[in-house]
Amino acid sequence: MGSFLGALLGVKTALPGHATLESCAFKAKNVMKTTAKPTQRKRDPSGPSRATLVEVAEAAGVSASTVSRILNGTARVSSDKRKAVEKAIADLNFTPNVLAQSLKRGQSMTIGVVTPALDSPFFNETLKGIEAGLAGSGYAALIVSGHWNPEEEAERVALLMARKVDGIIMVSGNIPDDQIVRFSEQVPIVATGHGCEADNARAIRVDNVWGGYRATRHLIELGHRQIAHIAGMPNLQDANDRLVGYKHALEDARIPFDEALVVQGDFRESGGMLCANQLLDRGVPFSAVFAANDQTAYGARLAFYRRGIRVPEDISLIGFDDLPGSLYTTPPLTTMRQPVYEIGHMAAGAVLGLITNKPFKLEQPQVELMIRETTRRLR
Amino acid sequence: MGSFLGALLGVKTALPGHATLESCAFKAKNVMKTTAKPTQRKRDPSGPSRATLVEVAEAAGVSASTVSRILNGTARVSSDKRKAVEKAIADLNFTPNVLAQSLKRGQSMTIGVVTPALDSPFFNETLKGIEAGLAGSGYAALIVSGHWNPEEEAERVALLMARKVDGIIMVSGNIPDDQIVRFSEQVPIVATGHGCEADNARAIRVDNVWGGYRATRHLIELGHRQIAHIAGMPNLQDANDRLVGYKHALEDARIPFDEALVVQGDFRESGGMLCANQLLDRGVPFSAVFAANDQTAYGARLAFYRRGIRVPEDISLIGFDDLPGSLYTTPPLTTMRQPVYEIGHMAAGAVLGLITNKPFKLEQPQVELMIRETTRRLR
DNA sequence: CGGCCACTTGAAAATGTTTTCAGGCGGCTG
DNA sequence: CAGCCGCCTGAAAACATTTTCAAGTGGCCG
Repeated sequence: MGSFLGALLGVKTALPGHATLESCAFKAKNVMKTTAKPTQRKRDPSGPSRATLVEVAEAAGVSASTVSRILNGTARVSSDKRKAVEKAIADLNFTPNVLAQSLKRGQSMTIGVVTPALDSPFFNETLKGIEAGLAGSGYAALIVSGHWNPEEEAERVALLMARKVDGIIMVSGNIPDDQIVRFSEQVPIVATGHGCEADNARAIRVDNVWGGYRATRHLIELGHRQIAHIAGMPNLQDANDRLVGYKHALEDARIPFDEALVVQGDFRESGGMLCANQLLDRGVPFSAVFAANDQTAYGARLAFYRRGIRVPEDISLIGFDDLPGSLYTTPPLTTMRQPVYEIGHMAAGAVLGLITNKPFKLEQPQVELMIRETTRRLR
Repeated sequence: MGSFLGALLGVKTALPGHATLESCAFKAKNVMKTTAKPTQRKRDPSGPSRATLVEVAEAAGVSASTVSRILNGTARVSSDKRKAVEKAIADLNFTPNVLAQSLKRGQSMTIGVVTPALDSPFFNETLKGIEAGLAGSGYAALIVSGHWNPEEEAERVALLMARKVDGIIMVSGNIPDDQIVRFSEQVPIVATGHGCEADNARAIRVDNVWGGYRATRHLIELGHRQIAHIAGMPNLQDANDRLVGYKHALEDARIPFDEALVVQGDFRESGGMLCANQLLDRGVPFSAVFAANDQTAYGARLAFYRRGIRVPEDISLIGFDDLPGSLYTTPPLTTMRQPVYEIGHMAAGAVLGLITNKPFKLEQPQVELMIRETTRRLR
């Protein structure tokens, strides 16, 4: 690595105008202002760009059908014509117009993905799985956000259908299940975090009740009896299920349920922070917190930090999801792992299977307790 | 909120099979296995779905042209026909086929977005800005990932062009600038984190040199003299620029540059952790670290935590980017803020402007020092 | 009353493919 | 040698729109 680093450090250092902070600040002022020049943009055969199939056919001295056949391998073609066509394709730098193909074939080779938020690490991990699952299939993903809004989600689905997507993946979101089923009459849908099941709809969802149960149980096993819960949004089934699991674990351990130990978060850091403060201000003592998801746990963790409460020394904290970042919080977060990437991957496979009418397997993904460093035995 | 919470807590608690941990685990075994049923999927006029424009025309007793005109407001149509058509549209639940429209009009109403990674909070924030910038324009985003691989990025661009996207936004990535320029002969491109400028290409990039300078300068102003740097990937211009800024700040403060204080990270948490450990193991003392981005800082932070080194008491740490999560680390991270969301928004506006040949403004986004709690004056 | 114009409207061409249909051609069999 | 079959190929229709072109109608003016 020595020489590698050396090369790196060799980056040229001369940079006029960056000699002092002030000059830097000056240089950073809004230069670079630009407007589109009103000159006509060339959309004619400028570069080696757009050639059509019939142009290729003409150049090769064959009919369009033949070119199409060669492109798709639909039928045998004599090798001299094939050669000529291949040459013409290379010469003209031809690429088939996917739009025209889609129109004719009646399929757009596009999968619509609707997620409630583009900027949540949770959904991004799913997206990554979806992309991997779609890789090599020729399908591309049209991704839209519903902004946590059921009506907007429905509207986005309509938009996707107008664009003739061949299938839709709904990543969580709070559109009602029966509406998904209705949509699925038009286009195959697989949804994560939903319970819908129909001819043309599949659902992938983890057992959140069990997850909530297991998380709480972990805390109980460590000797905690006063366990708070920062819940998720009440209209999200996932959040409710986790709460149910929490209550059940308490019940099994003969710990009376205390309403004062549960607060209503929003699955985000800000809500987690707020809720942790509320909890603290209520004065009801507790030694552990089960946060409905990792982002909530991050927020709670900060609230504790601000008040000088140590995690896990003073309070144990467990999250849910196991976001990629949870490995790198200080200390690393104990949490219930959801195989989010795998879920995305499976969803992609399922929607592809639904479209092509091929068999596919859908297994319920398992949540798993990841014991790290934010929980410890009650001393 | 009392009653709201009450309602939340009222979630039904009866859950057969969830009574004990064991039974839960049992129940969680792979049930739910499904395969696509081989029954023919109905793609005929099953639901109230697919109706074509000519069907509408027939139903309304007019010609297709008239329907099209009404749909697009292209020409005046007598009000009785308009009424009839509108009724037919409603009756048949007609939606225009975007594919056919695209083919005819020669534009797909789609913007291609290529990002090096789908799961990085940095790019997601940009994505969110792009989506917001596109909102209401009728354009949708086709998002593909290049997986940090220049060839794959180029291939993805080709894929997008085959799909006739009307414009492309490249979010960072390490495809060479001149290749972007070449691509831009076929379709308008705006790129963030690149320097390309051409007739049909625009670039948006912050002044990373200044940012690196400012970050380092902040540490210097706090009295630090031994300042380490965890760099980014050497083939990324952004990373190099920040390193250059770092060196310059040192120079201005008459602090000799020490090669042993710079290590080569990868813009990710894992790399940051590794590098921090390397730095520590080298035995060269330092009191502050400038990490090339926030994710790197997260990793470094954890490495320090593991060794019992406190931040900021023992070591000051500054990042770059100001990811949404940086507000909620413990303690909140001091960092150079890039207006990532705004950059995405601006990119969307620019590509739209390029496409429609309308003027638009492109201002260089400013990076800004966000002083939070991971840096402090050297005692 | 004839001609001109404005306004609506429909027919048809066009977008770039795929696919069906049919025809030409060569070889083989009876 | 007639007939049949299989192979390769091109013409043309189809996909769902938009847009140009032309034509029809009615009113108005000279």
